[in-house]
Amino acid sequence: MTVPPQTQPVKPSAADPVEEFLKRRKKATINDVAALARVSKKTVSRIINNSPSVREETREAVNAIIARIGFRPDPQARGLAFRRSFLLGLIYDNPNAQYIVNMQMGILDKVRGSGIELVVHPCDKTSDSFLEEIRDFVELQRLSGVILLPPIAENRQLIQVLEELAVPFVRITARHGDDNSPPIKTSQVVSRDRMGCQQAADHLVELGHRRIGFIEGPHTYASAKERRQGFAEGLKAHGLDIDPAVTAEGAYSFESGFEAGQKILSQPDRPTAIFASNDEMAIGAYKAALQMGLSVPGDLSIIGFDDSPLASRIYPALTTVRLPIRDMGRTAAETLIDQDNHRKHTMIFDAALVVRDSTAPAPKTFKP
Amino acid sequence: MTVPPQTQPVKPSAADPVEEFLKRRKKATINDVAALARVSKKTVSRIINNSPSVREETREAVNAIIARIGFRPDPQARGLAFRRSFLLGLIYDNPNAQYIVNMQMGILDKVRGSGIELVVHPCDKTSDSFLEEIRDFVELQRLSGVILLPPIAENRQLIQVLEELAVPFVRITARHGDDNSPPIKTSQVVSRDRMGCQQAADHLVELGHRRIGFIEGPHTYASAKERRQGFAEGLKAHGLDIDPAVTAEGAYSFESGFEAGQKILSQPDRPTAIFASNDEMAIGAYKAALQMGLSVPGDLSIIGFDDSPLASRIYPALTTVRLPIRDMGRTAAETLIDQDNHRKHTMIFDAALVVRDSTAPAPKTFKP
DNA sequence: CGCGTTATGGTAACCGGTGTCATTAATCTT
DNA sequence: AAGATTAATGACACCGGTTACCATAACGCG
Repeated sequence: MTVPPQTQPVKPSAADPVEEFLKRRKKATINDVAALARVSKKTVSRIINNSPSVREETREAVNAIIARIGFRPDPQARGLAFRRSFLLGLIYDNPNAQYIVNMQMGILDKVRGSGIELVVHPCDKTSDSFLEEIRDFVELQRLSGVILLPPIAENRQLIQVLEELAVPFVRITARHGDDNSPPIKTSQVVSRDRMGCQQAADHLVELGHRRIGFIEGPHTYASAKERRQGFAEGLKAHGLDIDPAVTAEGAYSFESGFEAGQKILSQPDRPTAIFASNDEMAIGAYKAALQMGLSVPGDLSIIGFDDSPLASRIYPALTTVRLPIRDMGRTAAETLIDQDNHRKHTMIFDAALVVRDSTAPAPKTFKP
Repeated sequence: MTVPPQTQPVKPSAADPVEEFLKRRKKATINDVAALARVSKKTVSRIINNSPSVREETREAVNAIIARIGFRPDPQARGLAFRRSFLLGLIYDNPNAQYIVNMQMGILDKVRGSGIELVVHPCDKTSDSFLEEIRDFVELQRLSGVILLPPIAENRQLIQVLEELAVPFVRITARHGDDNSPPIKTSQVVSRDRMGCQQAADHLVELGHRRIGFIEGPHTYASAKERRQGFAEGLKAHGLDIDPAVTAEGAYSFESGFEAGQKILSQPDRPTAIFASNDEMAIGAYKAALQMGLSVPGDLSIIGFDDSPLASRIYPALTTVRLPIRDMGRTAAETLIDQDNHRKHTMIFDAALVVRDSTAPAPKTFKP
């Protein structure tokens, strides 16, 4: 005759309080965690925020509960208490869809799974209330970080507003500090546009081109200045210069590139190559050339900048300069999210020449 | 000897409490408003939320204070109390940058100034945790609305998840209810892709084309089915049919269009025109044609779909079908924000044929 | 063993709004 | 004019977390 063991019998249904809780299928709160773990909510809070003074044992027990009931702290409540949201703002005034989307992808690469979300906020820098709108947006949303895209990333007033608001922000820019102007003391992600343009110039000169047209971007854009300078430096290395006679300013648009191309190609002693400061304008120049009966690259070599989808789809495919936009976006998000001690960073990214089919050796000019 | 008037003299600096407050340069809270207006914060809250039972007089007085001190309710706090945020989520899995950006612009047209912000959330529908991720996102952020873009707007499981979460959402889609399948009972913004394709077929037939190639999209896309059907209907109106011999399926990509073009154009009795289900593939067909020494539109007419930037930039410019993406985005946001009684809406948008230079009368076939 | 320290956990107040319900003022009845 | 009804307002708890501060337990030490 065996006596049942005196150990506590497992009660049939009042079993596990965690199971009980799960049955209710309610979104877990910090109070639930605290109750189930038999600690105070303050302790749970400490654990969520990696506060040091919690016994390892306690931490593990609580984390186990958190995992089991799938607790995730409410960003709104947390944000309210912290006086900041868990949102990153992407502010831009830029018409290039591919650029925007690539940048977003880069940012989202980093943001994903971090509990932070991305709010997009295009703006109109020509509006009177431009600065006020952005101030309101940033202040009201209590953004935990802002990413600024060119061209407004160059806007001094805007930078000042963000500094007043004391919100962490990163600028994406082509300009790596003007040697004259005071250094901009903000975090920035910089692309070496200049380098890419030097390579473009190199490439053309090495193909034998000597008379090279240039379509530059609007002077108000930092990138336009950088690209001009890079192109000039590239030419200079070969003893050449930008020739004003075959240079035209465009607006970074297809139409303006078309017009610039017409102008340049109708010069006496027409150039055998054109470097355009972006792909849109390069494609515009294509159109001008084709309309004039010139073949690309037989009669005219063309190089663009951006490596937009157009570049690889046009026929013949456009030689261009590629910037690692997505990487830059990811890096920008990283400097905001992993803010080690709030330092101001400058991250620099190289450009790369992508040689396709729109560049060929210069046609032999007939010299009698 | 004059006696000072007994009227209350204006005290020099204890003047206006509102002025006092403004001097402190602090972000105003609802408590500040309440104190200055000498009402309870609940009353201020009523006014913010357009609650009816507030005396007009009170309302005006409080609104005056609100305007003077520039009070704007904190979205986090409000969201916490309301148990929903003031964020709209844009969820997509779509590689077309221009499409995304246009949609964003449309949504932002509406959202701007409404106190609502847009959170972008691309996703990977091939991931195992795809649905879980979206559920977490929507639930945790307590979104006040979700906009779904194709192709995931067609995903039944996803729709079910959103319905379980009881979050208002709108689907953007090309399918206007399949006559066989049960009607989808959600709000939707629908484009008449079919109509656009009919017009494309019309246009080609009227130009004298009889043998017309067709590059269709992936069968898994609702838009691909719609476009095929529209094209077929368009042909049928002229007594023609889609000819499987000169039809190929592509992946909506440039490369797939190129391959499809090669295949179709290498058929005996080559077609004099090709209709591609999107611009990317149409441009791929361009490339195939040009490589084979065919001229567009001299030897071959081509029509695309989407009116992407490529369409107008390529040479010769591509005839294509335009969808009012931005308007659709705005409308989607409207149905979420102006939710009159939570009705399920279906908004329909027309497509329009944009005739450019890639279509011309069919070359006279030599008939001996 | 008593004391001061240091770890840890608990309590209350707060972040900035909202809901519920009671209370007061205004208006309508008869 | 008193009582009933309705409109306008306020008191207070609460949304789901946080910090500030206090209480307790554990520990080292003379």
